[in-house]
Amino acid sequence: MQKKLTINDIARMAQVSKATVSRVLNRHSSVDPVLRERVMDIVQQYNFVPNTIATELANGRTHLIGVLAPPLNWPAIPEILHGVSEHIEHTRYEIVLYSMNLERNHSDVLDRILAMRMVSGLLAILPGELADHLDTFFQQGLPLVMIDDQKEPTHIPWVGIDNFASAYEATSYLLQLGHRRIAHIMGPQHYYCVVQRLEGYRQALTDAGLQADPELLFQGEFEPASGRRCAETIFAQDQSAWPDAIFVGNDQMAYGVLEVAEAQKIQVPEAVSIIGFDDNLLSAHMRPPLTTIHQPFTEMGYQATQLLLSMIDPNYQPDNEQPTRIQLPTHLVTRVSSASTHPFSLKT
Amino acid sequence: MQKKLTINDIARMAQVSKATVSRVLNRHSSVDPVLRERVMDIVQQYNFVPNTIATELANGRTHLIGVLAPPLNWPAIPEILHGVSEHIEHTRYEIVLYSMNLERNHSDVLDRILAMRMVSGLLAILPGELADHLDTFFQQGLPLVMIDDQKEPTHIPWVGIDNFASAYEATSYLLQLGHRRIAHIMGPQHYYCVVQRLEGYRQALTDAGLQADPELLFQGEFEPASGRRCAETIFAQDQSAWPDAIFVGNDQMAYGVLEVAEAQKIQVPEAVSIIGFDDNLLSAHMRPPLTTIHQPFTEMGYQATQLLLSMIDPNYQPDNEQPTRIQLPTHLVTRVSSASTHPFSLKT
DNA sequence: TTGTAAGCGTTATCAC
DNA sequence: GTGATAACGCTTACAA
Repeated sequence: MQKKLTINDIARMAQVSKATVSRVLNRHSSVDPVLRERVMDIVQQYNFVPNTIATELANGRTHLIGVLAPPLNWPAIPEILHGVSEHIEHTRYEIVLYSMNLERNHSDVLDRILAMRMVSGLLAILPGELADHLDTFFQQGLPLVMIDDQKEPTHIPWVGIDNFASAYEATSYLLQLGHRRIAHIMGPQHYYCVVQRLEGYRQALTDAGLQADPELLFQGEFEPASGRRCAETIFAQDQSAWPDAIFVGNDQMAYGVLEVAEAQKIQVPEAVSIIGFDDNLLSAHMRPPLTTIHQPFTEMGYQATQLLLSMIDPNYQPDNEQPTRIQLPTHLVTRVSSASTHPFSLKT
Repeated sequence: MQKKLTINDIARMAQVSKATVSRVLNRHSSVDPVLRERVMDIVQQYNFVPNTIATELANGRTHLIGVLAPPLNWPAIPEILHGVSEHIEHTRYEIVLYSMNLERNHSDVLDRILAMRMVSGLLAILPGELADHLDTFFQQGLPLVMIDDQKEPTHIPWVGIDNFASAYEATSYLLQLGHRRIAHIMGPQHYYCVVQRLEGYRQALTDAGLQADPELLFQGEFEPASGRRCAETIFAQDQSAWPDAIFVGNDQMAYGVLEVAEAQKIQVPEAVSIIGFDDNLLSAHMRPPLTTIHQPFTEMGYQATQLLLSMIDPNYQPDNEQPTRIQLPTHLVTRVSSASTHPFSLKT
């Protein structure tokens, strides 16, 4: 790569000081139009662009934002990232992608990343266990936004959904279809969203005058295998004990349930209705297509980025009274995997 | 964010010069073990990490590699990126993600990116139209690797697959199933891979003693809609004119074909066998599951990164004789959408 | 309005 | 071996 021009070279050629070149480049008002033009001519002629690293060192701040993400082959992550990049490209910021593939990627890695002071803000996608650790950085003033976290709400700015209301909607929908024995396969209970979804499920049952049957509650791990395991447990029972609908805590586990149903020739939705949560890309293509709660992942990425950049803005005033929590609306997507109990009614 | 310690602070506290601190930090051999320890103690006590920006300015090189990618919601992109990050995390490099969402993102954007000198190398995923422009940067010495490009082979280091051989395999497989009237829906012809796939298709027919029928060649655009369009054209003809198998240029178009077949109640694979190309994530979940050629996208990302970093290595010697072209093996994935013409034979 | 010069936090080249 | 000191390329008081 040929040696690059510096601001000094431009200054020499335009016969001005480098301070003037800098002022021209940074659009400072107080500079003679004549000189300005002389400088700009040279700049354009040589297609000069100042060295970012030097600028950032002088300014003490970069135009990079770090994005801490789970492996990209996880569901929903590409969608979120897509939203992030859609916003970023309208700004002068760039994304530094920290993809945490290994389990060992823990706080020490995070420490180094932030100690290097390369990013001026951090977007943490599904931070999980890291949430507590991130908190200490936030306390120290690091602009930070979490997307769809999995912990108790903190004062860290956050973008996500209303898990309680969404689960309530999912369950109500099943009730409305006429189902009464509604099972729930939940995710790991140390996730806040899991607890919220469970609450929403219970509340919907209560409001319908029913009581949540502990026999119909199953523990999964948010992965297809755990969905399979729960489904096998369920369908191993006498058919009289089967639920007539299952609200599965996420789509991945629902895939496992559908797999078991297909293998055991249990008709979905005729024998049992299934509803998931997330609306991952595959869900519309399942056999049968999965009814689920749609999460606006791309929008989450977009809005989280917007929020983060506003926090980085020099004249940003944090609202210490009320933590910033953006809850995006979800919606129910009805597909084939759920149907009314009434055999003659049309599928809604 | 509290003011950070600098190498000067450490030097003062350890009562040495900052040069010594720098030497300790960079593992220079010539430094008294006693001093080394004194410095390291302070460093650890304060969890000191040198400012990356300053280091990079002094060194004249960064530890960032740029990744130029199409929108993340495109098929295969997340898989490639996942491969990239899997390699990157074992190194001291980080990824700067340039996601080109807008059509307008053209050479000028690229110019700025590279003029800023922030990245020490560039990975271009599906560069498409940008390939020519990238070439000029490569000429100027920018370490550059293209993944799965869509242009004539150049001397730019490249990672991809053998499209000719893969198409040959796909077509041969259909022939082997007993099909004789094999149609091909191809992508835009300005892509090199499209031409290669067409050649492979033709060669396989030729080698089987058949001649490619121009009536059975269709022009698509690599997107589901174009697949639908071609399928509608095909099935609008008298049934006697139908092909008994279709080799579709990529999975996305094959999805469109399957859609039309389902809508028109044309049995796949009984009435017509379908084979795609790519093995995108959805392909295994189509109705019916799509037979296709699997491309090792994650591996492509991994190997491209490895190659790029080796090129960035200071003691890298370019081989001007022979351009670096890594061709990764593909393989045929047989699923339900293809079957033997012989009605009584088992599906292979 | 413009130029001079002092940072920004490192690394690297010198002498010592 | 170690410590001054000059880069690295830019921004920004402060002077002029």
